[in-house]
Amino acid sequence: MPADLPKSRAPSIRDVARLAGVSHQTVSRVLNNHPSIRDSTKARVQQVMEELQYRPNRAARALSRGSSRTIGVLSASSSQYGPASSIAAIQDAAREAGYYVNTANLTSVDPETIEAALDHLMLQSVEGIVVIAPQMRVFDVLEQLSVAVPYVTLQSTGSLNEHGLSFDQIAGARAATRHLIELGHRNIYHLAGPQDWIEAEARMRGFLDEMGAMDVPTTAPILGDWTADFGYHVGRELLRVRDFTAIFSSNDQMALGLMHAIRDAGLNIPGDVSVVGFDDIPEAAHFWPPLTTVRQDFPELGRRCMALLLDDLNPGPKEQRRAIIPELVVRASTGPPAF
Amino acid sequence: MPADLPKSRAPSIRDVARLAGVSHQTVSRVLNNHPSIRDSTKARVQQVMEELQYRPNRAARALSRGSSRTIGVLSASSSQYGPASSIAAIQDAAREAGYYVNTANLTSVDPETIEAALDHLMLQSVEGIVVIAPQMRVFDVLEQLSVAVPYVTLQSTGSLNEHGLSFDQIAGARAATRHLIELGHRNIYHLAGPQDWIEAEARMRGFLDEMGAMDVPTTAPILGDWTADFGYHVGRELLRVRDFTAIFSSNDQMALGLMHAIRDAGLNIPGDVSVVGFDDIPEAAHFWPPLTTVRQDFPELGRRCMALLLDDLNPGPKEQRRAIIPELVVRASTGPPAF
DNA sequence: CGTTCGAATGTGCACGGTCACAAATTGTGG
DNA sequence: CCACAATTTGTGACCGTGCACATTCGAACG
Repeated sequence: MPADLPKSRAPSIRDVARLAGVSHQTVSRVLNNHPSIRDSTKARVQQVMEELQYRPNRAARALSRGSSRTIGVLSASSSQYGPASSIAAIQDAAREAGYYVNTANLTSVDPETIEAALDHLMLQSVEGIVVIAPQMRVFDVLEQLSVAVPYVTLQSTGSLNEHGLSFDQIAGARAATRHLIELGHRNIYHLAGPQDWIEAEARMRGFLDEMGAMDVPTTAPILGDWTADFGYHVGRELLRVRDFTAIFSSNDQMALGLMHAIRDAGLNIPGDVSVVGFDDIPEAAHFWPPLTTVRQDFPELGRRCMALLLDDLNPGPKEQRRAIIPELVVRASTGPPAF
Repeated sequence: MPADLPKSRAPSIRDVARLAGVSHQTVSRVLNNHPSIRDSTKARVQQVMEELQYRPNRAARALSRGSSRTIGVLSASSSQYGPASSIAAIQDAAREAGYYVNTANLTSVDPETIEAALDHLMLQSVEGIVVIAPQMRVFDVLEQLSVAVPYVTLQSTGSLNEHGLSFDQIAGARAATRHLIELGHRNIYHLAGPQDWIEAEARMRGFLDEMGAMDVPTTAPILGDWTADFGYHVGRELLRVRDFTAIFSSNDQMALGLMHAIRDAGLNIPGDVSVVGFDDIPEAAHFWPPLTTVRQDFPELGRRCMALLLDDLNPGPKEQRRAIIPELVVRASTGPPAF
């Protein structure tokens, strides 16, 4: 006998009801764990569901109760280690909370692209949005469009504002800078990230603050684009003058490029130039030399971000938010300056 | 006067219809670009939609036409550069085709986890699945559960099978191996990826095939876990004997770890040991020394994968699929062996 | 001017759940 | 044994959209 010939349609709540000899509403109650259901009835219904391989239809559910249980992720440069790790963590956390995740990538940051991506998300009736493209411009657009759903972002300047999650970027940057100063460096460059990235700005601020606090004269930060290639080219340029003994790079990739350029110029690290990165990507420990850097716990960041959004979605007692303290990981790429 | 006080409900197709003085069906036709609509009517409806800021309800749509226009992505290690790049490309391609993307991460590869992730996707009534966790076991589970939707995977062994997209991993691995042999190496190790990864298996096969074809005696490949840390530890072990002059690593991260270990042992690259990687991640050009490796075009891979799935979803003339030819990028980490 | 036919539009229902409310069943105390 | 409340179950409407079919409109043609 044919075990179960493929029905034309997937079984619905009413099919289950019929076979279990109850009303469709009773089945619905079983689905939603309604308290007042006799155990025997519940068991019977569940058995039929099992037999029929019944799966509730998400669209129908979303339609009738008016909520999609979907959140959107708006992300840029999602192929980089940091964002990618956070996104993965967000997805896991969302799934655990019974939410679905939909992602839209930003290929560029002009308002039209941002708006298109946002539209794409809104069309799915997402209930909340996580922004992992922490560019100022994205927020401007979000404000302007007066997005109807709550949104949060990963990175922040260190202050706990309304939408932001606090990983204290400024403190991390200050720790890295202080490390260099305490080693005795006085001529330190900072290779920052792209101008309108919130994180880049925060790290730059941390650098400048610490330099100021320790009374070390600063030079203007150089604006980069996060890539190792850029770090390499900047390094080559800087080394033509060579009026510094240390560089603090805003991420590990650019630091790698810098080190490449420094070696190419026949100089030693850290003997001639010390380099500090930011992020502590898994490869950083194996660079040559192993890179001193500031560790960010990206997965944890993602989880917290998700928790924050869920707080917004399910009103209730707000969880106490605390800033994550970044940790400086000292390896072999930094040392005292050759005087 | 209040511009638009927040209605209790979002405007529906009937609200638009009423204001435009047409039936709801006409509005629906405008939405779906039905051919027989008078231009004037269409314009009027569109204007009302604009005024009302009308957004079609996705859930209702999915319910009524029985299709969700959503595809699922099942991925492992999605924070790594390769998978992450491909996912991003998939999302872009999907969005362009009017599809939504939902991602589920695999934190481990036991059948329960895989099944749970798959369940999560099926619950969303995805219409197709892209698998970026090309582990054999995942496919076993997919087969067993007799998944009701089409699915494709990124990597493959080089043969164009039903579900697979062909990036010719074997040819890539053979090219890398040949390069080493042609330089004069005869004692070559292969550091492979985890056992049940299809790509790892394909690259290993390419290595073994080429070694066989060129009549070079081979040693058993070492199974790694893709991480730089692992490469480092394997390197330390291998160097205690040092019965080789070259290593072909199955990805760039492990190659980085290997190089770290080799330098730690006081040896030169490529003077004492040559190293080849696989993937050509953006950082590979800045490793020390810059890494010879096999380039994979991950975004292109993602796009093709999506195209393949769309072919399945929208029956029509199948596009001709051609294998992508991998390219060997020779840098400074390989050279002739010191005899 | 009536007939015919295609284009443009309208009508009603189905999709698969949930919600509000009604009804049936069970238990309990006087 | 009945009145009454609490528990359990059933009924029908509704969410917003698309589909099948009916209807109207307008132009062309004999």
